[in-house]
Amino acid sequence: MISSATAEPFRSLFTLLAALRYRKLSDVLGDSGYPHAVVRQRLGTRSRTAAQRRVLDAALDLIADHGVSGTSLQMIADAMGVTKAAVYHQFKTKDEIVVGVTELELAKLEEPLAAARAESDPARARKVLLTDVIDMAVTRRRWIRTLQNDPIIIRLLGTHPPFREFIAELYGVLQGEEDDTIARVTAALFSGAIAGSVVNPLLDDIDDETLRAALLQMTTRMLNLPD
Amino acid sequence: MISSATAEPFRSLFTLLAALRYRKLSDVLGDSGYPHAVVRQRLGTRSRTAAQRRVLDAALDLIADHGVSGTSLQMIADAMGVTKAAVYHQFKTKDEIVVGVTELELAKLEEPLAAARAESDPARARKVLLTDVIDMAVTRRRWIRTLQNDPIIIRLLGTHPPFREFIAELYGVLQGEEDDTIARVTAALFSGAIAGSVVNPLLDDIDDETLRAALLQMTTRMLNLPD
DNA sequence: GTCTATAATAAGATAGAC
DNA sequence: GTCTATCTTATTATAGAC
Repeated sequence: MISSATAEPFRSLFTLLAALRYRKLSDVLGDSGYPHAVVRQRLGTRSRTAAQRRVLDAALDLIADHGVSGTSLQMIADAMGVTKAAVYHQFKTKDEIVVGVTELELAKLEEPLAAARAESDPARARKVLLTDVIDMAVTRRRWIRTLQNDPIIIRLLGTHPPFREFIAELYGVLQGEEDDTIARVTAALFSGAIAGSVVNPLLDDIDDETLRAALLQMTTRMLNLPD
Repeated sequence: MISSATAEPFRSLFTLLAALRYRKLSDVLGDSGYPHAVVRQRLGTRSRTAAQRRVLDAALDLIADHGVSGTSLQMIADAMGVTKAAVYHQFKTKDEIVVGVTELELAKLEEPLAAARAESDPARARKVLLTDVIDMAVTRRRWIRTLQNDPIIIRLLGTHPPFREFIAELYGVLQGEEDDTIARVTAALFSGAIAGSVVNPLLDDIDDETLRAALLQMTTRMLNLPD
């Protein structure tokens, strides 16, 4: 079972985005100038049966509401209309289910990441990826809070190598060369503003398109990217 | 036991700050021009025995790391070096412990709230309170994530009347008169930026004073308050 | 205020039939 | 792929002695 007893310093997707240092990847820099893991397996490529997908869908929904610790296998089975044993036939442990749903979410950024790395201009690449990160934060906003703040998932993002590597790569593209305090505070405010605002019920009645545009405009200015 | 099965639309301290509308309190406006509950009991005034305080201290520490659902009575007892039965002698249920620790944290803003309401100029009152809210977010940063995002606490903040009333009053002072979309997006970005950045490990080595000053400067501008 | 002991229930997980 | 049945452990919670 997943335990958060020995908590990691890294605590979430967006905070990892801000915490992982570009220079830590300098030994795996490609000739494009962007960091990349040499053999990293793309997230979300493993094949899932229909039954497995049903489990992950139900789990995703419940975990978004109750958190990982607050979601039991019984709750997942009930939501699916089957027994616990049927769920265990698809995934050997609860851990695997948690890894599965997290992978499902992170995988949504694999294509945007690849597209950004195809850009020749680094500033343009950051802008492209930033747009997609915001887009995901907005469209998947119900999940962002859990992905960012659930103690079990925080730990998973810091310990599960495929997740660590993916986030490091993502960050490598998003992060510029600046390394001073102002840049760090700006990055922190930026990630906090995105993650915090998309889960804010005050903005529930604002349509996705408007919110996306407002966030992009503000964060673009914060990161000094071209419009 | 606390269940988050029927989740509330309100989801956290800062999002409640942004979500509760000033006009909903118009019927309880005092002559000072600030909203207030007529008979609201101040949080944190109930007396606690030394043993109760030890329980709450241990619970606070564990819940900050593992969340409410991830923290058992056994863990609390172990941290205190006593048995579960000793813990149950101080609090009849786990719920009461969760309410207790949440109250302990919110109570830290009771005095700042009273001080702000003593100001004659509303803009000045907002500035004073904002300063204290940021100060709490910075100094209690380890707790902010749980207070903001734990599913059980989110539910508690929306359902427990003393918490609802306190937050409504707090928000009444912080919120200006503006009611347009821009103001709402700004408020959401503001609360997200504060809450998100103080828990960002990228800023772990920045001392409290510097972080406090940077946050105050930025959020003051966002809210169009006087320096 | 703390203990041992115990209850009732739910958790994660497995075996084997259909 | 799903079921019933079961196991083990952990959970919230209580009773009663010291």
